[in-house]
Amino acid sequence: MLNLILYKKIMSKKEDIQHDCEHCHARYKSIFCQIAPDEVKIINENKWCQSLEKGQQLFAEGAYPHGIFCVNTGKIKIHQMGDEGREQIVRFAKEGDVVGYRAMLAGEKYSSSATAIDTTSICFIPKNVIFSLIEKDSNFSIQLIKLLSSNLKHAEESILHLAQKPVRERMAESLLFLKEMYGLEPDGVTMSVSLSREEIATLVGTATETAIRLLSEFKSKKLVSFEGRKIQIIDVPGLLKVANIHD
Amino acid sequence: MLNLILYKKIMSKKEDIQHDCEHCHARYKSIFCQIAPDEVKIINENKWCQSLEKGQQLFAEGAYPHGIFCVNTGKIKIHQMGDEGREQIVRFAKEGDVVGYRAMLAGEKYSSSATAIDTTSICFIPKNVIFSLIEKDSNFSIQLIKLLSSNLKHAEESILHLAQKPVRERMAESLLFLKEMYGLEPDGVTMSVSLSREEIATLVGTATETAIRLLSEFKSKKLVSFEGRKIQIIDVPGLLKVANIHD
DNA sequence: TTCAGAATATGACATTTGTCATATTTTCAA
DNA sequence: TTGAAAATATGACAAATGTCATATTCTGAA
Repeated sequence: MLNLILYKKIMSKKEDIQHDCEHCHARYKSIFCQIAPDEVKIINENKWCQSLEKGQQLFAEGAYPHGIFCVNTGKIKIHQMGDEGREQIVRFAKEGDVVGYRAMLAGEKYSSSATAIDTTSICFIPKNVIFSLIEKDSNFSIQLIKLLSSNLKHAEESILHLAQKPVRERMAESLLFLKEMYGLEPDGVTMSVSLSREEIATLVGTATETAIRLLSEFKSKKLVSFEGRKIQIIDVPGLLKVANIHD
Repeated sequence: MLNLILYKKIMSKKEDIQHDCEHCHARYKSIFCQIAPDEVKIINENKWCQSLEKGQQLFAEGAYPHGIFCVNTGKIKIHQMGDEGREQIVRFAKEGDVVGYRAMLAGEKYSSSATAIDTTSICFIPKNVIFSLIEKDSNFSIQLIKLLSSNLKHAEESILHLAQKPVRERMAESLLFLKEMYGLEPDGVTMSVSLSREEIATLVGTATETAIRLLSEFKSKKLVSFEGRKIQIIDVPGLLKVANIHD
């Protein structure tokens, strides 16, 4: 009896709704968009959904993956730990994106951690379900390959920019990237993501103070405006110019 | 008759030997190591082999891929062009590695160029052969997925290091990386790759002068020695220490 | 509410790294 | 061989960026 009460308490606290994959809005945007109805059913029966508060970690560098996570709603950052305990953001994920798949597919430990940067709802799909899907559905394999290819392209672009662009350019670029990635609020100017200055710094690849200074500079140049962590994108052409992006 | 002479002349000039995939030493180390004999036969009948001199380009950023290249022997650098016309090396390939697959699989233009950094022999495998292989052999898909995963892991590690490690550490790390990647000559100390100082600089992500200075510093500290482009790795533990690599 | 700790902001300064100038050496073709 | 161009090397300096110190503001728990 006590256990039942405890169980109910945990359940009500977690409030984890089990979504239905068949009509899932996130699925249509995901690598699972083209799979057969009976495969959807298998996923639906084996998946597990979970809610994350802002700041909660989904998985940590060094742990072993047992499946992949599909983002239903919310925002996730993929980050790695540097030598001096400094975090580096290497990727972001949003609705329909899949996270934690790289390590799982390669049969390795996680090489990065994933943390919610907003209230997030994700679904966990076990390893064996994914591998049997790869075996049965070559189209799904192609989806996975395209996803990895896209991630690799972006990563190599980041390498180029980190190696060659000055911090100011990278900051402008990162702001434009975040705008593209997570979009704007209904007002049409405020960015939907809310990051600390430190997080912005680890995305750009610079010191927190430098990030703060550059944001202040952009504000005084009327490229952006902000109140705390709510950043408004005021002048896109101006930011493109600072970022040294032409075509 | 004239055409035949011309044809022979071109052929003799190119000296491109058509290797036999079945017994190819490079195949065993490649993503094609596990495919069925009849699939090997199909590849063998459709592939095309080509030799490249050091400095010759295999494909260029912006072009459309029609297949993938498998390195038989030799060394290839994958590089991108930065804003100021500065090259950035993002990856290397050697015997058994596959290049030009990212763009082809994603159905995009090449986002980087590939250039031989040594006398190289490669085989070209047409797009349709690869896609039909993905369709038929899920194990091949997994090989491709693992290859992409491995590349992505390395790229994200590069992002971390470019963003957080000072140039000196990255230089030491790059030298150790090149040693691992291409190995040493029979003398057990001289690196098998031969790169210009400028190429080393674009790998490390720094100015050519800075790369030269750091190499001189490493030489005076007896970490390496060199005569022109032939670099000897003298003190691996010392380089690991400079690179700030512990475990 | 209030207070402590965190996050943001800013100045002063040190350090790293890049740039420019200029030798010196090497390479390669005439 | 010889000379021009490219690659390597090195010094002097400038610019970019990071670090440390210190306010100031914000935030959340008692």
